[in-house]
Amino acid sequence: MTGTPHIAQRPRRADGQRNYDAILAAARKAFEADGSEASLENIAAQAGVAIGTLYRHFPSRASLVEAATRDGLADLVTHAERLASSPDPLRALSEWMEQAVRHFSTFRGLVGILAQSMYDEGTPSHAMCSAMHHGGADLLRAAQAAGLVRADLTPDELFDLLSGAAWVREQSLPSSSGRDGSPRFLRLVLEGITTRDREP
Amino acid sequence: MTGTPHIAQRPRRADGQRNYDAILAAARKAFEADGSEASLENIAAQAGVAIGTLYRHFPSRASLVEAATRDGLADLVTHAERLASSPDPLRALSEWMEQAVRHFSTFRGLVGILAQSMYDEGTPSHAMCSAMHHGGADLLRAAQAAGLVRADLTPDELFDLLSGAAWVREQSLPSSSGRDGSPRFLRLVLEGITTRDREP
DNA sequence: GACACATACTGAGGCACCCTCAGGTTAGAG
DNA sequence: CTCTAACCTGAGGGTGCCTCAGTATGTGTC
Repeated sequence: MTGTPHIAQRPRRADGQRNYDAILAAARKAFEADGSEASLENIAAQAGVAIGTLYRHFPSRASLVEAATRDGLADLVTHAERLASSPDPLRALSEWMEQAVRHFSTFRGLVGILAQSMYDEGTPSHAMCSAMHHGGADLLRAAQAAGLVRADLTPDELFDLLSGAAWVREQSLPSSSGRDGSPRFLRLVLEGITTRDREP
Repeated sequence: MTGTPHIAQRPRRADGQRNYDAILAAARKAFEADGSEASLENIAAQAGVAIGTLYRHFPSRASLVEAATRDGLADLVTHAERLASSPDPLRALSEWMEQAVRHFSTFRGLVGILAQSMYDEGTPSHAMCSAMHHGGADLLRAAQAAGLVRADLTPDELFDLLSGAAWVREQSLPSSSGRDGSPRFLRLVLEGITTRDREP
């Protein structure tokens, strides 16, 4: 019950803080451009810092990804909480899933990392993913309780569908010209999981 | 109409042939174990061949993947042709998609390569992917003509759904212990795209 | 302002992998 | 047996990962 220890705790010295922020900014840009496999040495250089400094703040690639996406995931969690009491649970679920898909596909390779973090404790992103899982599950349950979504759908399955949609979207990044089947994908999925026979 | 030129044409000399086969066998094993990013130098060593020899036969990683998966894709194409005249088009489509998902997720990273090859000509796997696209599209059209699948679903969308399912399955490879949400994913998708109101 | 030291930074270096290419080897046709 | 096109080899230059011994500096304290 001690909870997860602080991961990549904010540094204390001012120069450390500056570098931490610079690295994070460079990482976000690099991930967006080159995906989660972007060169760490390049990120360090872009941040005006030696490679050792990067490793000091972020001991692994996964921890850097975690830091770069933490805020977005947190937003997702709070958004889920806000939507939990919505009068239209199906709309709430749809809206939330859209946002989730968008965030999951911020850059190429993210979905894969998050999907693994979802169930693998000991991963930097696990805590956030777990919180998000709960948020999504609540929205699902609400929609099911209202009889709007098929009752046999489990939260894990919901996240599989969500991840699939995000992966498809990821495929068309960062090319702005490519097909992006994701919105359609999600709509198909959503229409697919709503109950068929409101009136028997 | 000249068609695509032979990619990674079979070598002519007996020793070349032997090596070609040995490399392919080693590659299949390595991809299965380590995914599409498996070390090529390792594959060469496993095949008892110098790295240069591997590159002689397979100028790029993509061409090696193509060769390693060509037969499975070809099976998929012929299977689609055989199912095209089925009296139960929905069952035919389901069966084919199941096989496709299974093949697409033979090893980690394959779906990504195939999904790109689908629309990017100049990729080693493009020819096969294109043929497969046609086969799947035919099955879809048949099911739609029978009124069994929603009429507004395009072949591209079908392949997005299929790829999503394969990706989810890929995530649980090669660990035999992991969750494999794929069968359920595909069933949800299939139930989702069938027409809702057979009887108005 | 000077001191002490925890905190932070540096970058060379060992390792793995990618891919190329100049030079050596050999299968197999004639 | 000869000859040559086909084939094979593996060193080498490049990129990236990650570590760690040595060095620098921010900051609390007096």
